[in-house]
Amino acid sequence: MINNSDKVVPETRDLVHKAMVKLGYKPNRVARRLRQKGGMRHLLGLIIPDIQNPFFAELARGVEDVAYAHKFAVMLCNSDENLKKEEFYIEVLQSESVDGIILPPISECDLVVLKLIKSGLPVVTVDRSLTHGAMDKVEVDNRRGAFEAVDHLIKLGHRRIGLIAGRMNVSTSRERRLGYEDAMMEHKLPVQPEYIRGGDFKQASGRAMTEELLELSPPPTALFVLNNLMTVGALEAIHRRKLRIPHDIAVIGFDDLPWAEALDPPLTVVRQPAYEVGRAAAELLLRRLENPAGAVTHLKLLPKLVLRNSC
Amino acid sequence: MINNSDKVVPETRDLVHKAMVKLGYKPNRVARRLRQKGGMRHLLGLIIPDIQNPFFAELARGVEDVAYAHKFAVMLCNSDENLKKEEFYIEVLQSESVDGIILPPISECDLVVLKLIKSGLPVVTVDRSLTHGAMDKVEVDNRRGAFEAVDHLIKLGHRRIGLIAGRMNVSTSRERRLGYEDAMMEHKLPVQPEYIRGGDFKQASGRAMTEELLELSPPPTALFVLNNLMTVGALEAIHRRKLRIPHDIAVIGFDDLPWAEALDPPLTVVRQPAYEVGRAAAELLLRRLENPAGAVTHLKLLPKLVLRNSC
DNA sequence: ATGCATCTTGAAAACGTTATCCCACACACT
DNA sequence: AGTGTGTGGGATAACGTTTTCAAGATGCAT
Repeated sequence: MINNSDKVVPETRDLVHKAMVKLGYKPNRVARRLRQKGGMRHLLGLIIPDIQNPFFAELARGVEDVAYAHKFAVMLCNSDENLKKEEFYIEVLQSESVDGIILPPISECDLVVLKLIKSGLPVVTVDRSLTHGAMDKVEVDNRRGAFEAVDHLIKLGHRRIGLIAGRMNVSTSRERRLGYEDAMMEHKLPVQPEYIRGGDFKQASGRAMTEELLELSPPPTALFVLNNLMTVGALEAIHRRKLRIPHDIAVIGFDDLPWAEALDPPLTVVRQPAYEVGRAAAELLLRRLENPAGAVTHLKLLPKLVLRNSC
Repeated sequence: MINNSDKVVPETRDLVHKAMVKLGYKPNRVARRLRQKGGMRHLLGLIIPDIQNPFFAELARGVEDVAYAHKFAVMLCNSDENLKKEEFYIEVLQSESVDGIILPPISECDLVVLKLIKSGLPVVTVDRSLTHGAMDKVEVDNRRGAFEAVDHLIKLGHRRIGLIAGRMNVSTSRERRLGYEDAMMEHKLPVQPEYIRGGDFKQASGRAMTEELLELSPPPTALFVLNNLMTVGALEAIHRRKLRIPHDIAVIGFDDLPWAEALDPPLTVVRQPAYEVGRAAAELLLRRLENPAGAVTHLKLLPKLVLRNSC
């Protein structure tokens, strides 16, 4: 009876509605979720590696804004790239009867997420994707973004381009590396493994790997860093050696940063539409709730090379 | 029976526990929360202005880590400093039967929060505080932090120190300004209103107000910016004018930033222990749940002046 | 051996909703 | 006029726990 749209004459509906407002009646969301079967329990789960990563913070805002607009609440969880934590939070979210879960899988064959999908709960993967399994997903064209960045560096005359990658069992990292190789091959340049280092997406590894690359002789004349936190680490290493950007070494980072403009020099980056990714994922999930049998949707958004002065 | 500690012989308890594990039984958190009265519903609410602000992101991690350790889930909400949104989310959280709510009030006399406290639900205010009402709170010694920053600038020889403040109905902003005045008075310097601007804590206002200050003649030789996002805006304005830090103008920001070290020059800041604030607040809330009648606790953590090279 | 007290245990109520079922009533058609 | 049909609305079951209550079992003392 409390649900507005039902087989009730409008008059009665308005009467009830008026009484609800008058008495200040607020339905209890817990009781509602307990009883209500699939669909609109007005709660959705979001599991990200770390809310302190500005990329995921922006993505989370996208999700949350859509949720707010539809009177959904969001339960936010940080997995720290830890499978045990991810599994724990998935169990919590299922136990909380969320309508669906948005998450970037920890690896391309994340068994915990695959099990979750098999359970039938609506899932939308964001940013990263799984090799197997059919689910709605929103991703960014990482390969193309990386290609444009490296292509830009090569056109500026760079030949030895250092690459600081992430874990190779993550789809984004692998695709960005492919984009790097695409660009090198396009310009008939050799892909030299010694200029490619694999990190873990964290700031400390960005710094460590940059120092390794700067030890090489000859050192790279340009650096392409595959995520935001590692870029910060790379800048630290470069400043520590008193190198000048872009005079001694050019830098492009993947992921834009709110403070990229405030750096000296302002940092050239491949900007991912993180907010849009979150927004699209939430909208996809809401659509799936309305129509559980609808076609599986894959969305691929385009990143953009933002030219500033670090090249 | 499922609750471990009860008046049951240990043998039976172990037997039941073993069966639970064997069958993979997971209690439904929704049903549990519906029935269970005050105390341990294993859910807590966190309302912050914006998760994209690194200070609040760090604070949120502190809350979440404590929650995770106690098998609590966290429902995170962004108020955008908007009273309507804050009120909506408070209603949602109450309707979700959270055990308690952690939040920084939007202003010093936030009626929405006061009403919430009156309702009896445990509340812990963080960062900012209310002038009236008795509740657990965790704050930072803003006045002292600001004093140390300005004192440092004066000792370096600065006399015209620009202050970029936030909204004056927020306790943190007011206290930091008092710290600024304390330091000026301590050194017998006049507090000149034209060097003090009030913004809204956002990046754009930091840039705009910095430009205003730089227009003055004589312009300030140093700038003290009262939060992280406005500091980023200030740096943008300074770079746009091709001024050199610290040669042309010195800068100290309130709030540390993960990338402060990577800036050129590295930024001197007043570091707030944001993670600790979140952690302490969550622990305070959990203690309150165990002992609802316990004494109200006020915690004041110390910020730290982190000297880098921007002064 | 019986009575009282304590401890266990199983059954049933409660939490606040939504889903389901069924009856009554009105309308239309035969 | 009788019967079929559709629809509104009220009563009741159900969701999965915890809490409460009562009864049964055990133990100790008289």
